[in-house]
Amino acid sequence: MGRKPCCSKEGLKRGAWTAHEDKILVSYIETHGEGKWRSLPKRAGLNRCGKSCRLRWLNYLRPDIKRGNISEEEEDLIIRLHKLLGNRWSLIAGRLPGRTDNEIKNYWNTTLGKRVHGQPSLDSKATSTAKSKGKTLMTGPPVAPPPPRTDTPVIRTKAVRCTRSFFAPAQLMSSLLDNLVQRENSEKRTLFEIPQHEPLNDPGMGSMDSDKACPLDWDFLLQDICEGIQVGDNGTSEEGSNTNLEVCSNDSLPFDGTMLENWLASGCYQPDVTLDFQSLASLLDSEEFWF
DNA sequence: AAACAACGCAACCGCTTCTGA
DNA sequence: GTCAGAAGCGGTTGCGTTGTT
Repeated sequence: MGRKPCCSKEGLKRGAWTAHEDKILVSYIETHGEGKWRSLPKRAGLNRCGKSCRLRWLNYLRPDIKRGNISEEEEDLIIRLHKLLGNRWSLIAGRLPGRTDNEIKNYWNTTLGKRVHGQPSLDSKATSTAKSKGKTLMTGPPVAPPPPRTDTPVIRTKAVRCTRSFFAPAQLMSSLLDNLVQRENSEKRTLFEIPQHEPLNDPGMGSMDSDKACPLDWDFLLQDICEGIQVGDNGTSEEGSNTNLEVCSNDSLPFDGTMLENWLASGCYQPDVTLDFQSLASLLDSEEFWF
């Protein structure tokens, strides 16, 4: 029993991949397909561990990888998705065709994270690098500690499963998005996708394959919202008919559903028509919605 | 020109989740 | 229901490159 030793303990090669190794891996996967990463190195004749092969393929060798600068539209989308999903890099990457989770994670840690928080990030790299190299990053005068975070809550789909909870609006939205992600996984299809009309095309970098970009299944989301918040005549919310959520009374619930109604009435959402993603993002961004 | 610091990114590590027996 | 192996994921590390003094 126990974990199988990783490559470092099996005398396998580590570090940067050579062009020759890349060629072997690509050629093997083109012939035999992806998967069975554990046994792939042996079958392909590579002196690498399966994890390493998988990572190299997914992050670098895959033919559909889009390399090059990240466009402003992509940046904007990453920021929005990060706001909604947190450090769920694979989920975020799933919404950016051709981009890998590793690339987005690196981009966030080196560029976007700093910009979004308006300061050099105290991210893992900065601290760990300083730690590992025994250097200090404080080359200038001491910097004031960062202000308390006022970000919107972040979705944690790995949250502990619960059967009955009291939800504030933010938590409700988190739960709904969790639900979406779970449905994605269970139904093996994409529910949460960039609408086709979203201007993601970037001249010179190829364009998004519109055939692959199916619209977000907003019907599910809106249905969940409406099922989750059924405000009764007595002023209290009733438990959703199809959920295990219990919504707090309006006394402690500033969100009474009228915002959603207004938003729906604005024409942004029309059943059977692709939804205005920006509009929903704005709704979710608004402080009113969360607080 | 040299030394050092900062940055960017590929790769690794270890934990969690999934899947099938 | 349980277990082990495989796969996936996010955090972290290491090193080459670029910028600054």
